[in-house]
Amino acid sequence: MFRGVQHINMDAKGRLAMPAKHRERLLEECDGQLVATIDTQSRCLLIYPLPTWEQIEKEIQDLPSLNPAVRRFQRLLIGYACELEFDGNSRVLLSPSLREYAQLEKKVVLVGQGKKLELWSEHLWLQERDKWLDEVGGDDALPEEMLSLSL
Amino acid sequence: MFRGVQHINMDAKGRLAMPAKHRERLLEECDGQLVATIDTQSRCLLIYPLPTWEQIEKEIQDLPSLNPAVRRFQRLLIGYACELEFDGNSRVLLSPSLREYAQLEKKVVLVGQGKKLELWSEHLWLQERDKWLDEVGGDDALPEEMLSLSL
DNA sequence: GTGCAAAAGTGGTAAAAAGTGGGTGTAAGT
DNA sequence: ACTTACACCCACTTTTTACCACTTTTGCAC
Repeated sequence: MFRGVQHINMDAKGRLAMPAKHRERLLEECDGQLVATIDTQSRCLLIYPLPTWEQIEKEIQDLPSLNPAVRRFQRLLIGYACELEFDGNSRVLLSPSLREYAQLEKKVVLVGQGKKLELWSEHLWLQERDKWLDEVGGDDALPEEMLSLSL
Repeated sequence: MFRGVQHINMDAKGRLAMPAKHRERLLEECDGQLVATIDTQSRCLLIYPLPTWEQIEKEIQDLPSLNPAVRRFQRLLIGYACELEFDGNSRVLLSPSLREYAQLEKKVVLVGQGKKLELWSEHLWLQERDKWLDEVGGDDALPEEMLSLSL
């Protein structure tokens, strides 16, 4: 499971050092081969180990592609998907179009989300986080399954 | 069961000595492996023995993630979750983002809450406690389940 | 109550790892 | 052929982590 929030710096070339915390796992799980794509709900990137992504990609491909909503979704996710590879210092290079989509500048935040990682601009992350915290308090539309959670 | 309120000091590096009271139990229950994450309702941290957390994490992952409220909740809880490990002196190191969230400075309070521990900044804890005491006095909206309690 | 011993709490250090920046050569594109 | 971009490599700085040493507190025996 990927967990935890980490604040990291992207250098001027768009290189991003993978935090040591995830390295070992990524090297053995996928030999450092990752795929990044966009999140269609939020302005952030999703980063998957290659094998995990291939599974997801297959599921997306198998959706009924005559449905316009599905078609859009496929275009975006598959279209933006991009392989990443570690350099000698465990850094990955993010393409300009991915950087542009997620508004990534120097300060970025890497968030563990179970089987994937999310990459946010620090500014957007903090902004969204505070919004979510307000809304969680609001309890407007909690599904039934959530009400019974005992943390 | 974790019980009791303890005032402890965090050092300048963000290290926190686990009170002796909980040590033995934590060592045998989870070999000193803990997970800390944020509480979405209050500005405090939740600390679980790893196995307990893994159970909860699974329940959270299994929620219907297309629901935006669920998605927010997952992002925050799983995102901030972070493994902790004892050093040779039974201290754990708290990451800067967790410290930032709960506004932890030198003086913190560790509160036993059954299967988990809560960690508060001393300042916030005292402030909230007094507020709760006032509100409990009001007794305006006790849920039915509570009325039948016999203390 | 007093003193001793063990445990708990605290602070610091030094080695190792991680993070950072940049140069060079090769390849691709104009 | 010239330019741009990127992969690869090297070197330096900062941070992290594991460990050690000392102080304070606690508990127990006398």
